[in-house]
Amino acid sequence: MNPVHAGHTARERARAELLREIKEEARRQLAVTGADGLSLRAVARSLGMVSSALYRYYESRDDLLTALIVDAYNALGDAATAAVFSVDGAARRWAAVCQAVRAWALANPHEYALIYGSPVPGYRAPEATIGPASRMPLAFGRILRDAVSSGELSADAGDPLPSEGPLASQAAALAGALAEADAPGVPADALVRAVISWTQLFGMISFELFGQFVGSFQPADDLFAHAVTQMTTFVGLR
Amino acid sequence: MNPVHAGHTARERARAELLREIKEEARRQLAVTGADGLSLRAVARSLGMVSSALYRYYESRDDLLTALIVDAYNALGDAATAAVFSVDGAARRWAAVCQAVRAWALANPHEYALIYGSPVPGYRAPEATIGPASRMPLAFGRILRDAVSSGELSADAGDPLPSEGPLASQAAALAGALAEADAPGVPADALVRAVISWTQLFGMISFELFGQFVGSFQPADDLFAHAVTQMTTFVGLR
DNA sequence: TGTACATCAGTGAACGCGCGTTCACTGATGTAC
DNA sequence: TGTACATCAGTGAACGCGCGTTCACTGATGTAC
Repeated sequence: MNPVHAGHTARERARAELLREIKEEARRQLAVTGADGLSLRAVARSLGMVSSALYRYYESRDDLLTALIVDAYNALGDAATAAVFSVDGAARRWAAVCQAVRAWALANPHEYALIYGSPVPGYRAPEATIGPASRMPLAFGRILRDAVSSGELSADAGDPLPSEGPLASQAAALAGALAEADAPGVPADALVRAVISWTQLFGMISFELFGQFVGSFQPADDLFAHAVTQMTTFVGLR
Repeated sequence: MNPVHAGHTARERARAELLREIKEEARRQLAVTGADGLSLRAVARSLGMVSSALYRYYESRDDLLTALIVDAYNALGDAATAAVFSVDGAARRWAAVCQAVRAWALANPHEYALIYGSPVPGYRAPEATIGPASRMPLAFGRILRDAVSSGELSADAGDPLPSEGPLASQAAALAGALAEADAPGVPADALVRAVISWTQLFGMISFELFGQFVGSFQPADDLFAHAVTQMTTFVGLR
């Protein structure tokens, strides 16, 4: 119908549509079966196709899984990136990204489990997942970088970082990776505090989603909000 | 042979032995297949038995899984509890328990994934797991409680906790549960900081084990040690 | 515009596999007299 | 101490299931002349 559409022929349009529908149905099944219960046959059945037909779209089950993983990383990356620019001020941006990450995880618990839960046995993530996987951490990195230039990062928070040793070099390497273009470097100790706070975020979300808070802090909205405040202070953001 | 042994008859001894061997073999298989790839048939095969024979020992696959989960919680609980008494001083005890938890997780990654990874789809943990699951958190709770009586907990660390609202009541309920016997209560804000730090611990261990640090902070020994120091300060322990 | 050929989507049958669980059974171990 | 019976461990066959993947095929869609 529309010649401006990405696929020009009916075939190309149908193909793009089905690639989407297959992933959609597969995502729906993730919720029921978990990542390694995902079955091509079941997906095909739900779409009213025969299982062998799926091989026109994905080379194998692992291929489909990879597509789902990439989509999940990208969706989370989108949410995190959007949150960075949703408010002003380093501390508020940091909090906004934390809230966005949690909101995405609560809305998509099975995709969250797919990328941050226990690894699927026998599945080896291909190179193609690395880029999408790094988008969410980069959103945090961007906040830090900007906070350095704007003076919104205090240098004296927390216990001092040893100035030598493996941790110092690991942190330096990461800081270098962050300093794409001519952005100023983030001090190693702030970077390490940020990483600690970043792991805190995911520990909390995992505990909430995987049921470790049942009977104590569930629902965890307030605990989460409080933790985010504490962690923003801990990182040294203003 | 030995009449003092728990099982008196040859049958009882053989039975106890096999219960152990089945779990042992099942644990070995967890490492390869993951929790929901665990197969009774494969376990039986490795033990040179026929699959139906396992039903003399475990009522079902889920039963065996439950036994493994209970064992894992208990092993972690043992490690954490032992660490509490391995050193003196609240701060050093806290750090010791953190290190013990991580050491156990690194030594038993698949059992860690079993209890702190994504939930096994279709498996509902029975009541029997609750007790063992709470032993590790209780080890941390004990340190807090003792730190209150000995004055090793500062009251003024971190951002203040809202004195009313859901978080305050959740924390109060948890404090009440901790105050078994006539132990003094732990202040709500310290308790919440402890919970935040506890989630940090598991976020970090999960990232390390599940491969999120690959290419940056792996090996994570130094990052971990530093984080523990920071978190001990954050909780307010001396 | 119409026809001949190439491309591709989807079918249906088949291969070979592994799984959890049930059941009637054999034979060894334990118990009571 | 010896015998009769009960208990239990382990066997082997079977049920019914679902899976990923391959392959030769039909028929529809697209392309070149």
